[in-house]
Amino acid sequence: MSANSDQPKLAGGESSCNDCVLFSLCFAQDIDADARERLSDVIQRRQGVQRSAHLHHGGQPARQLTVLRSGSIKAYEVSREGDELVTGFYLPGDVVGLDAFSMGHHAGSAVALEECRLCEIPVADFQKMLGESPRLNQVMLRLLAEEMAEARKLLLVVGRLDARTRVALFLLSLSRRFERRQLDPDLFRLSMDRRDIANYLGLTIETVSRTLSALQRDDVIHIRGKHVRILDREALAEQAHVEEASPSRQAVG
Amino acid sequence: MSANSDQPKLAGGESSCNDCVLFSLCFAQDIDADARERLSDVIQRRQGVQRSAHLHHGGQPARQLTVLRSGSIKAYEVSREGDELVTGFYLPGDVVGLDAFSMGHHAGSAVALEECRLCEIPVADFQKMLGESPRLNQVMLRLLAEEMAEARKLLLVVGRLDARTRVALFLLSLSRRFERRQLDPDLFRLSMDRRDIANYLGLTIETVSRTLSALQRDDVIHIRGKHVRILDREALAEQAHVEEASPSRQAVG
DNA sequence: CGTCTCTTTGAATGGTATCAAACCCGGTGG
DNA sequence: CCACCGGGTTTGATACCATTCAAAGAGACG
Repeated sequence: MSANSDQPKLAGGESSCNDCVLFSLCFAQDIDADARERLSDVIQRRQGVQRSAHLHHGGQPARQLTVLRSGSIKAYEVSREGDELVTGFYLPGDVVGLDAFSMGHHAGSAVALEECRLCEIPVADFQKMLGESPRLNQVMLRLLAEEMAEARKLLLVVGRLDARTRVALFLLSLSRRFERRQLDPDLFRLSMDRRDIANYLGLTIETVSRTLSALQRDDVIHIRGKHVRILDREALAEQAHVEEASPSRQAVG
Repeated sequence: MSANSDQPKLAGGESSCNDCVLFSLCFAQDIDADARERLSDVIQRRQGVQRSAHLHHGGQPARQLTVLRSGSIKAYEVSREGDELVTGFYLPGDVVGLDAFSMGHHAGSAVALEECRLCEIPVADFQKMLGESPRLNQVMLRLLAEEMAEARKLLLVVGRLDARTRVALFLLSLSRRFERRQLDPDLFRLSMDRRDIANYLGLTIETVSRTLSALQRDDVIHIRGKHVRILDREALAEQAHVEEASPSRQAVG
């Protein structure tokens, strides 16, 4: 029932990152072959991480860098007043815990939204590799810069745009991320509940629900509980004030 | 009148970063002595950068990393709709242009809010140093992580908090940053106009003005144009929902 | 099949945006 | 010195969107 946290290395059938089905999504594709070899040696795979299990808590010292293999994860911080503040959602291939690896301790918390499989790289090993591979440093800088750009984008979304635009952007963003992962961009399941969506977008549960209903009423989407179908992608993009046209493959959708 | 962009190296009386009055604020204090020596060799100082002169525009390839020596700078992006989105303000000692140095081109623009003096480090030199000094990499990762934390914090401020809280946080944040720079934390000048403040906080000019007036009416601050005096720091902190107590010297105020 | 949680829907309240006008200040020219 | 601008700022009245409070409906699970 509970996750077995002491799996043998690279359990699960693969012998190295090179064979991983997520290779094309993982940052491992961007580093040197020998660094990847070393990575394969130190990576710990964990599966059966259950829903609502925490990967780490805010303030904790960083123990490992985590790559999500399957499932989804919610990142959040806790304000002084004690309420939760959702900062992002991770999908397979995403690196979880970047907030910590340069400071030594995590800024926020990360919790599984459903059963997950992970790749974990102990910080000690990772720091060692960082000291030896400028290439790996570059990749990390890029990942951080991307995460920052993401945070900036969210900043512009939350607090400046109306509810309908925020929700439309949220759905589109998710859709694009699923697409990059070879999943159906028009039919997917929301692993987070309305409360998390509302929190993430800086809205209330009721407003999110109302907005989703409105989008459904206007035949832009079909939504039933956690299941979403995008009926009119163009209309959705219009709501989000973005053009849905050229399939440019920019960094980090 | 216009800036002389071809200053001799280290003009201005100092022979190296070690002698710089800003040393204690600059990231140069955190790198090895010899890396700092190299830095001193490649740094270009520029002074007389006039108000509303741009350091860089969004989309431009990064030419240099800039450290602000005096004056203040506004960072902003331009949305698809063409309107400006203020993402931050830089004060002396801050590094400007971090958004670019790992991607190669700037995500946003940076413009002087008043006459500025700068230290510029050509990217080519900087990249070379990055490839040679893991320590420097660490420092850069830390700076990026800090900037990300800052962006995250702003995210929580904008769009979740009411106008009064946002403005109070803005004033307190500025105050703390002035304090770190040995300036009076209770009496300072806003180099940005109301429009920039409003944009940064995700509010309208009118709301910012009204809120400042209200804070003045309640004897929390005194404000006259761009000149601010904090009368009741505790009350201001209360408005901002933060405790103003232990002078902990955490990273990046 | 009842209970609990999540979600949806409704009505009223409230905070901020919007529209509009007055004000203040620095600069210019008579 | 003072009248006259023009931009930025302040203040006022109204409208609107999201929140809040409240309750009903839908799903998951024992």
